[in-house]
Amino acid sequence: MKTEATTDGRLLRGEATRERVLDAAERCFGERGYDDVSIRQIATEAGVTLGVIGFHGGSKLELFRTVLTRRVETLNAARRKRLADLMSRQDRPDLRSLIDAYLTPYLEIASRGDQQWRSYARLIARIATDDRWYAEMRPLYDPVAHEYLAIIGRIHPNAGPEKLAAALTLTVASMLALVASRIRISGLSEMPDRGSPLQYREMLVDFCAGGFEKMLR
Amino acid sequence: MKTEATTDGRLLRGEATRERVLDAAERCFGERGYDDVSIRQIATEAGVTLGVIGFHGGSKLELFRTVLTRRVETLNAARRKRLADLMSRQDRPDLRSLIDAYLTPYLEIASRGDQQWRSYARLIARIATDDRWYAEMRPLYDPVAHEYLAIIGRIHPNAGPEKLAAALTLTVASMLALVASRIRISGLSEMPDRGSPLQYREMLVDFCAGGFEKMLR
DNA sequence: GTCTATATGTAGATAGAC
DNA sequence: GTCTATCTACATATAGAC
Repeated sequence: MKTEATTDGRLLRGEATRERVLDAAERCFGERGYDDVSIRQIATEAGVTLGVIGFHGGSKLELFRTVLTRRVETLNAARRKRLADLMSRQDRPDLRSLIDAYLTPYLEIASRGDQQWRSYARLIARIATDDRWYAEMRPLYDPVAHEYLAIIGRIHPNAGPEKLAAALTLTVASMLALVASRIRISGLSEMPDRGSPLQYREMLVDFCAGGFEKMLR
Repeated sequence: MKTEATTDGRLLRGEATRERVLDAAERCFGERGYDDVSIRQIATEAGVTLGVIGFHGGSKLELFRTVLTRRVETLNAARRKRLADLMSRQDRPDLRSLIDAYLTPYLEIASRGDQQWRSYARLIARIATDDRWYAEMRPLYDPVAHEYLAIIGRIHPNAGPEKLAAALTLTVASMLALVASRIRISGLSEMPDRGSPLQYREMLVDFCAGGFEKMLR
């Protein structure tokens, strides 16, 4: 719960265990969702006993919320950086570049070699269809979304807020589908999967940009 | 389990109970997913006792599968009928009409006054992000999808099967978002929700048609 | 900080009375 | 065909030993 440092700055043993617990929970929840995972399974996955989970993670619900929120700011920062880079180069960036800037950070974390970030991306894609969780996430994700929508609104002054919000919602749903439902593409096409969400980036950004343009036209 | 008719053709009491059980299960699963629902809750919702659920629905898993599959053919038939109507009027329908024909039946069942169909639509939107269930649904839904893709492929002969499959997958994800995540549109825009998925039909079809066109261009 | 042991609740499933 | 009673398993949570 509390962070403590030794004299030389290294983390205490307890802090390392806490990380193991959170990482294990992230993997379990990402693969199977909330209800289908028991804290016993998380304990086994983390290589600790049941009591340790309670000590470091609190209740199952608290543990889940911690996992959901601990990586949000990293993702937000990546989206903000890409937007800032874009705006520093041109005052009115084109729609496709804006959408690419919003979508790519998520595709990247979902495609990492590192399994932890992939699990987190999978988890977000999972909870997106469940109001009980996503209601808690919205306040964390919406501010950056609003920053993007403000810029897009400047480029398309005729588009009302409802259409802008709808277009972004459908864009995000498409993005999440590349993590949660990519298997359907290979299933429908009978072609091998490309291996990671990032390899569908061009198609995804084309689809969403085309959708935005047609909706806002 | 077995269907029996009385002399005058009305259903036996047992058959009516079975319907009550399946309807109650559909509502519960649609609102909360598989793992978060107990068969005890389904029994309460159906107004029967626990044993009756087992008698008519089998195990929880069998019950869930029955609920998932019993409405598929109705939806498939609606999609096929709209496609046939379209093809009878013109040999090469435009892309937007094709997408509209594919999406509208689902939007309609998700917007019905009748709660049962709405619950089913919600359930489909829920399981779409979960491979363990959707893998079972794909064989049921894919044949109609292939019929649509064959027509679209004729109109866009340069589009390969992978792009066609990807575009349809993102289209379906967008469609499902209007049932599972519509609240995000009102949340992001600070405007009231329109009340039913069907009222976003124009926006959705525009988005998906624009996405298809840009991807296949 | 970690582990063992256990309290307490609820899950799914079903046997047998009615 | 339906209901009651119950079996067994496993869930979350935590008190207290180490």
